[in-house]
Amino acid sequence: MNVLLIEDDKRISEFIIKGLEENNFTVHLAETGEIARDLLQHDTWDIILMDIMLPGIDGIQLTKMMRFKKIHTPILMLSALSDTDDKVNALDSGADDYLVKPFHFKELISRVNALTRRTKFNYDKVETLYTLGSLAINPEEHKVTENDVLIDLSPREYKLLLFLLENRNKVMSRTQILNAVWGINYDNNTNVVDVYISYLRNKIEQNHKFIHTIKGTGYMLKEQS
Amino acid sequence: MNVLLIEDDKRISEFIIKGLEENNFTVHLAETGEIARDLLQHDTWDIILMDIMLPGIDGIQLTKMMRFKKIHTPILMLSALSDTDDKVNALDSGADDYLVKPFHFKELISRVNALTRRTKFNYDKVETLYTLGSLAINPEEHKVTENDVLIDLSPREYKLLLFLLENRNKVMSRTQILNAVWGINYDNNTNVVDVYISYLRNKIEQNHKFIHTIKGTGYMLKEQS
DNA sequence: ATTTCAACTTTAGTTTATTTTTAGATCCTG
DNA sequence: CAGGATCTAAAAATAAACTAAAGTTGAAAT
Repeated sequence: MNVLLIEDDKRISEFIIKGLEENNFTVHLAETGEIARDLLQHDTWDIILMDIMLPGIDGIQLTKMMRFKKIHTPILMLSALSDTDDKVNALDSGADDYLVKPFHFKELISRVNALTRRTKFNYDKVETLYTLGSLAINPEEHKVTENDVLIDLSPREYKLLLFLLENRNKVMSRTQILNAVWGINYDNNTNVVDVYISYLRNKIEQNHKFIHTIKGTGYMLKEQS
Repeated sequence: MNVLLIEDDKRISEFIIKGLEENNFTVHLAETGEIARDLLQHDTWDIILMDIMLPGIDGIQLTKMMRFKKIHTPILMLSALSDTDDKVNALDSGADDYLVKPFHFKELISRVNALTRRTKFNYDKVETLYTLGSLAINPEEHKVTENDVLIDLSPREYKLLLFLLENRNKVMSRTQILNAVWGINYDNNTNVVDVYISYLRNKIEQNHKFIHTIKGTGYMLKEQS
């Protein structure tokens, strides 16, 4: 976790840096708003701790500038000002939280954790894009492309392709496919699966063979070998 | 903006609901942790305001349960407990912020805005102009134009367009739209969404197609490709 | 208190798209 | 090359989406 600390008071910054580093954060210090502004242009941070009162560009101005530039890094404002209006002002300018000095160190750590929790989560969250060779599915956009060419699939075709892609390189029986894509209680005397495999092939296999028939067993989606 | 308020004290909940509704939030009240837990299973919210001390399941337990279930909705904890340890405890259990009662209403609004800023649109304070091709929304002026021609939308039409614009390039299900634009407890056997999509299309799609139907799934606002 | 009107919701008929079935053609494999 | 397995075009059945119009609601004006 990269922390940018913007603080002009040496005693306070040393106290915070020491404590954060003990908690496995990497801390960079900017002693003026101007230095911070330059650091923000070039680097990205997981969280910014900022004194509200700085010589030159102050915390509020810096926050407004960042939000204007669509930099959405969480900002935790530190200040000796405990007035409701100052808090409101800081939060409205775009800060995410506000902590009044003096504070207990463990409260700082907790608030930093609270603010980065969602960021951390986003770090872990894998971009849910399924690919198989030149074939790609983006579930969020409900978009299927083959060689970057958009392929229009019906709901059932889409669901079937997704299922096969999730089980790539594994033979899936017609019954398994039926259960997963059509639902458990589906009549077993049907050849819909065959029909839909055929539909899919027509739509996605313009350039490569993706769906392989395993005679007597089922189907398998497989990469080129 | 959908707010879930979990609070057993009638006087406090009435005060909060009144104030939030004046600020264009849709508020739902759960008077016990049990009721809240059930609401959380089935519906999604933009933010949760929660009293820490509740009969039965308390706020901390509820928060832990939610985070365990990978529900990442921002939680603002309200409490009469002003001890650092209580704050730390709440924040560490997964809450995003902590507000000590009694509080000034404008501080509550600011903190709610701060917490929802990153995830969702801010209905009150947005200074930006949102555009999608020739379509432009200025939320501050509540004004929509297409090719610089002013388009007159009803409140519901506007809210729907705003929601789709916030979630551009993502398929939104009818239920998601219903929850976000009409409110959580809305009857599910309705086709209002369809009807309003139709209204919107008539008004905004004079020159381009913006709203795409994803059959069997929902709708998506998408830029020209 | 009553009227008016715009916004909202429901209803239901129409259109459009998807799904399923059918059945003949084709493909393997023993 | 016989015969089950698979493929697929086309017809039939079903479902989803669209939208005009009727019904309802609630706030503002009279």
